[in-house]
Amino acid sequence: MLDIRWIRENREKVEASLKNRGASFDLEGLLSLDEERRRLLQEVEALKHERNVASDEIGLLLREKKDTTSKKEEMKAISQKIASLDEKVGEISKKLDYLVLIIPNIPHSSVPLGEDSRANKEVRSWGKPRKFSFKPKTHLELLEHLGIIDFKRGAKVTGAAFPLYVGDGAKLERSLIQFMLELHTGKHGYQEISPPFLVNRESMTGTGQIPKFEEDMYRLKDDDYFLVPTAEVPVTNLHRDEVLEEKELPLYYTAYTPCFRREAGSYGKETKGLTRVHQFDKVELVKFTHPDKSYEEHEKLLKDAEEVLQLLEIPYRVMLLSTGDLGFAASKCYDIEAYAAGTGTYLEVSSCSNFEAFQARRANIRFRSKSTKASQFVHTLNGSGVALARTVICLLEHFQEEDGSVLLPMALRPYMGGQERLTTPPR
RNA sequence: GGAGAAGUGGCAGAGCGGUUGAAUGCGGCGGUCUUGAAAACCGUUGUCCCGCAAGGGACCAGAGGUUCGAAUCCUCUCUUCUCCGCCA
Repeated sequence: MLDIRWIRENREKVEASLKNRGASFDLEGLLSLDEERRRLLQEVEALKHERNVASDEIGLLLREKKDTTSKKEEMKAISQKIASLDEKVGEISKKLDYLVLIIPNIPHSSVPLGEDSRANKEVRSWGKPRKFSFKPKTHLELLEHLGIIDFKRGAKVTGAAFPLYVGDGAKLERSLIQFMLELHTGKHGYQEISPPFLVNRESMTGTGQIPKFEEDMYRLKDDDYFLVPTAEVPVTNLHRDEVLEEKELPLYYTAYTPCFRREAGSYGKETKGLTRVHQFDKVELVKFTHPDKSYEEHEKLLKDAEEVLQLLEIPYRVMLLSTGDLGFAASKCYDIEAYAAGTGTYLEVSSCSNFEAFQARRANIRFRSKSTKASQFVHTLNGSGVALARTVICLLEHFQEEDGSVLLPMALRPYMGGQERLTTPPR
């Protein structure tokens, strides 16, 4: 969320941001509501002052055992007026609060201008797409051959696009999670968190998933809880409504959670296989930083995520998202796209974003500055480190052999109990 | 799930209709003393909103209500603790 005062004073910047993002928003309506709210606030606060003064007087009169009925009558009328004005202010504030929550963040100056993903910029790439001496299979063919994911039974147990991992598939999933967590906690200095997989409305609002994207989230019917769409939500909200010490910053957290996404509106698109599923595993990286350091930390976070793919020896490219493709809450975002050799396409396996104070303001996450002694908002960042389902696709397709077996990258073997290869299980 | 108790400033803990934004202690910050430190002593110390300012408003878990006036009374919700039940 943006600061309403800042919006008031930087109208052109907000307009430019909305235009560059291709977002529609009634800025005019917001500003006039803001003006009306302030006008009413002044009116009602003057009345409240009058009431406070009169109440003190009544207290004094009572102590002197004097009559207070006329004064009380007078104040009764004022109290009624206050109540009706308060109600008006409340209504306007509610509208205003909603509007402020659905304005997207301002893109950073280094973000390329553009309408959509076509304007994204490739920052760098790592590894070379493998040259095959045979026709590589797609992950669907490999999964079928290896028998490590049972989509049919997943659909029976729950519904379409809920993958059910079997045998080596389940083991591979577990090993990847373990491998990533070990890398980030050991080498990169993140603290591991194992958070709840259900979060409340305040948390979802804090990181920006709602109110704007509520229909994309799974919600429980009887309790106002949501299934986490990403570990970003519980981990960022760890410090909601807290004032951190400046010397604690930056804070680094990593967490594994399954991620639940309704993917409403994307039916028919990539619905087969693991590319777009309702539940997938992900190891997430989250940082809380000093505002002066967030862009530096952003680059480091990206490198931490990249290292996962490097150790897994999967070729990838890093894309800097354009204003039109940038997520709602982000100021700047890099996507890591891993190469899927079977189809010759790139799949997004990580999104590394700097939200600046956008989430911190919503979630009220501040730190006390030693020098100024005042509290100010931290900057929050996060990135996938990395998302599993699509990484599994790229891993299988990249390391496949002609006979349909899959060689495992060296880095993963210790986590697979020394296993070197995925093969068709014996019957 | 049932019964009971409680939620007050960074922490501990008073207050239970009217100079209480909130006693007191600890902590924090500044100072005196000291070669330095500790101790002792003195002072100071919440957040948010409106306003150019002067100033004003709000906040005692959260949301409503009663009242001229609510941290204090009433209702609901949430959280914590104790006991019982159930259960990985």
